[in-house]
Amino acid sequence: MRNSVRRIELSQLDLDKFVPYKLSVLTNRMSNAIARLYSERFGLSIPEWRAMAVLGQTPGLSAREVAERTAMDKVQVSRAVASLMRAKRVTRTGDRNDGRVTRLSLTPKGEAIYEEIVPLALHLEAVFLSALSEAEREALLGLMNKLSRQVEGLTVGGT
Amino acid sequence: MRNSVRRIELSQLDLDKFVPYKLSVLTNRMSNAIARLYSERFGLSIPEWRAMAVLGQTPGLSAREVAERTAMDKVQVSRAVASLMRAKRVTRTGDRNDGRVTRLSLTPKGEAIYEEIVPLALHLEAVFLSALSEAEREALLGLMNKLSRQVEGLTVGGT
DNA sequence: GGGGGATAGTTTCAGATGAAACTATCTGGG
DNA sequence: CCCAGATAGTTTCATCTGAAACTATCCCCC
Repeated sequence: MRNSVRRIELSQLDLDKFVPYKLSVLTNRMSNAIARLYSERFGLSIPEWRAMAVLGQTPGLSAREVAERTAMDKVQVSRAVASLMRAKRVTRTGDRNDGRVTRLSLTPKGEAIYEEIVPLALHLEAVFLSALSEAEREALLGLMNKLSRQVEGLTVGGT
Repeated sequence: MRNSVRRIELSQLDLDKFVPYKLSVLTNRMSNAIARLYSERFGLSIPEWRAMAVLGQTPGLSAREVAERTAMDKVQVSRAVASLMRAKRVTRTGDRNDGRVTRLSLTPKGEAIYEEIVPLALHLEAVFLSALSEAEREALLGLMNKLSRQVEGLTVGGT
């Protein structure tokens, strides 16, 4: 029986080939490039923009619903909304059935910004994806979905 | 009430289908899962662990070289190294040819931690990737490389 | 061989962020 | 009813982070 020493020249960790690390670097670069679109022009942070993105698509969401759809937590949403309201880009009204809930929507001013940013963001995404063929894009989506399900499965309950 | 009929011509932005956003969520979940490995057990932050990872593989790097290999900036590296030295996990010696440069290495204590974490990290990566077939893993790597090159090309000049 | 500019690394300061505590409201069982 | 616990959202505090300023050393070139 072979020697049960576990220190067989240590399984190598090369950051360049470590998938979570590579993904992280790639993602940060993309996010930063996109963040520049809305931070430079409109002074929006990432959480603010995400909140606007879902409210632009679905007005009247509660803060909790915004949090769910953006994968942010309620504290982030609360801060983003506070800042957006200060800038008069979002309005808040009380829910008539539940005093705890607030209903959020973009103001006309907020909508104008939304409609200006969306095409820019989609364009930048298209530029990124232009490195891939149509088939590759579909493959990418599929792989991301599989990985997401796998990671979610492991993350359940943990926080 | 004159509610907003969303203009059809407006290209739609659905966060659920927006690749940079999806990647971001996926990546954060993976990173957090891995971060738990080393933060809970050893109190390491992500920058600290990244620095240890490259120093474990290549002792004697300068701070700048660590920064290059980990895609961190020199400030992050400086802080991570300071903290690691406080914990006696990394040592620093001056370069004999260039007084500005410091050479960094793991201490035995640091190495012990490194050798404990690496298998855990690789295992977790394997668990993530177990959702994919071998062919899919290769496809993923290829797609990530293509996207990375594309994004780098656009980011040139930026730091 | 001395000064201007580049490079390595650290520090400072101000703003961002996360965890936990807090307020207010709602719901269900006695 | 009313109390215990759940839920929505905010605030606080301590930490983290990024940008810019700073120190120290080196290199180029006149």
